[in-house]
Amino acid sequence: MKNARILLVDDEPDVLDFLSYNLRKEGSEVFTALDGKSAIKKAIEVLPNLIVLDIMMPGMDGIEACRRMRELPETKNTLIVFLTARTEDYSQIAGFEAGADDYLSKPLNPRVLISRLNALLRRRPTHTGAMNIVNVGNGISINNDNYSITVGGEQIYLPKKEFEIITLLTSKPGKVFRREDILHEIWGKDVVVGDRTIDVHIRKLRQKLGDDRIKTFKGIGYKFEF
Amino acid sequence: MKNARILLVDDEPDVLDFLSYNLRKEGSEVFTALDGKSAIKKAIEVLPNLIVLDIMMPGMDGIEACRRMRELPETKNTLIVFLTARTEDYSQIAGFEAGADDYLSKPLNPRVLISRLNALLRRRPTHTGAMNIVNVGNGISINNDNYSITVGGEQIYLPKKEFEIITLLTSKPGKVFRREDILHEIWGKDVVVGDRTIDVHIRKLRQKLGDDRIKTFKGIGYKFEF
DNA sequence: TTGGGGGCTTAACAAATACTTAACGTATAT
DNA sequence: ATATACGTTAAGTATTTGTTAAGCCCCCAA
Repeated sequence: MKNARILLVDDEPDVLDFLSYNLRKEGSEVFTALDGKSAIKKAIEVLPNLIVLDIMMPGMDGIEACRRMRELPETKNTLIVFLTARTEDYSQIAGFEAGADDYLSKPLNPRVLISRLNALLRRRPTHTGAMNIVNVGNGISINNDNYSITVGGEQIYLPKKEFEIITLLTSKPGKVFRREDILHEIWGKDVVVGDRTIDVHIRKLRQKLGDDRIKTFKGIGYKFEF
Repeated sequence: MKNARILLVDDEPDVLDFLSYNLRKEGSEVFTALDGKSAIKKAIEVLPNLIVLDIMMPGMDGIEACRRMRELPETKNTLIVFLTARTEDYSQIAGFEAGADDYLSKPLNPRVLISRLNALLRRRPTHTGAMNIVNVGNGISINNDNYSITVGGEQIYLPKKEFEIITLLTSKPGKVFRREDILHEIWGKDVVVGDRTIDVHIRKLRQKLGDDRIKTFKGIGYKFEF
């Protein structure tokens, strides 16, 4: 839950306060909005990792807001969780069909809320295009905006090539990427770099990340793991 | 929901029938198990996309089964949804901490179930989800993203040639591959290696897989069997 | 213009490891 | 029994990767 950016949307300030308090206590960065329209504006502005959206709101309701956010490139892949006062089957159906990722009903036990949001966030590791900060687990996160990674709290700015390589490798932790695939992905189809170029970049990454993060598979390629 | 492989686990056959019926109607391929232990076996065998797991079961319960499956390479990233008779906060907490992805409570409206599972399956990003794992039966699976095999829960990384050979042999379990065919497949048409080269690789594989998995056919070649 | 710095690549050599071979042992079929 | 094919082991060879330092290129500032 640390580093998560969460946007809360509800028309009751009391609910916002209650949820904000509990989520901030867990280390999340919390933003709020009071109705659907301002939620969309806010979401585009702050690019949250997760949006908690009340269904019943004056003006634009949650369902409609969700539907619209699913159209926008900035929020197309953002996790959206609905919130409602009662568990009604049709509103659940409508919510999921509008593109929701989960559904919570009030009154909320804060521990349940937090566990549930955690489970959602845990499942969403890699870049979905619009998302800026990607947590790849174990204290390592990647910031696509400024070409930096964070390792154990320390932020390290990486040169472009190194950043591209680590982004590729962490896009699927545990997978072995073949050298030739890395060449294609990073340098393009018609490769014109020497044999040792990748190795040098890998070496520099290892110096910055620690030696045990990137593992060599001789004759094949490299993989990233925690 | 089409093409989804779903494993249902519950100790009540009635529940299994009810859920199976509804999920199959949506085009899913459904497998079932009656308790935690057989669920794990089944999961390793069929490698489902999603597992619906009852919490209260005789023998190994759902929480424990989930926890164990999160340890196994075959099921580490599989979606797991818990099912329980009542909504109790701590069992939800325990469930999520065991690595669950969602939580449903009985009695289940089938439309809600389907919407919810759909939401889970839909948001699984292709590049971050499960590994490309092939189960070849009897506790042996091959991870193509990893150049590794799993034998009885233990993950073994193989050198390239060995991995290529075992991949070839397991591509058709039971079939006898002639030596010369193996040579052509792995080394190519015009590469000429000595007579004993294959034997050495086979030996190393046998050391890692167990002696009884690869059988020799004198004068012909080798075959893989369970 | 010139000099410096950072990033990227290359080259040369060292190190690691996968692959192959050779030599000999064992099993099997005719 | 003997020839033939396969098994086993250890040692050799080839290939791949690690490491380091140096060179180049581009951009920016003096």
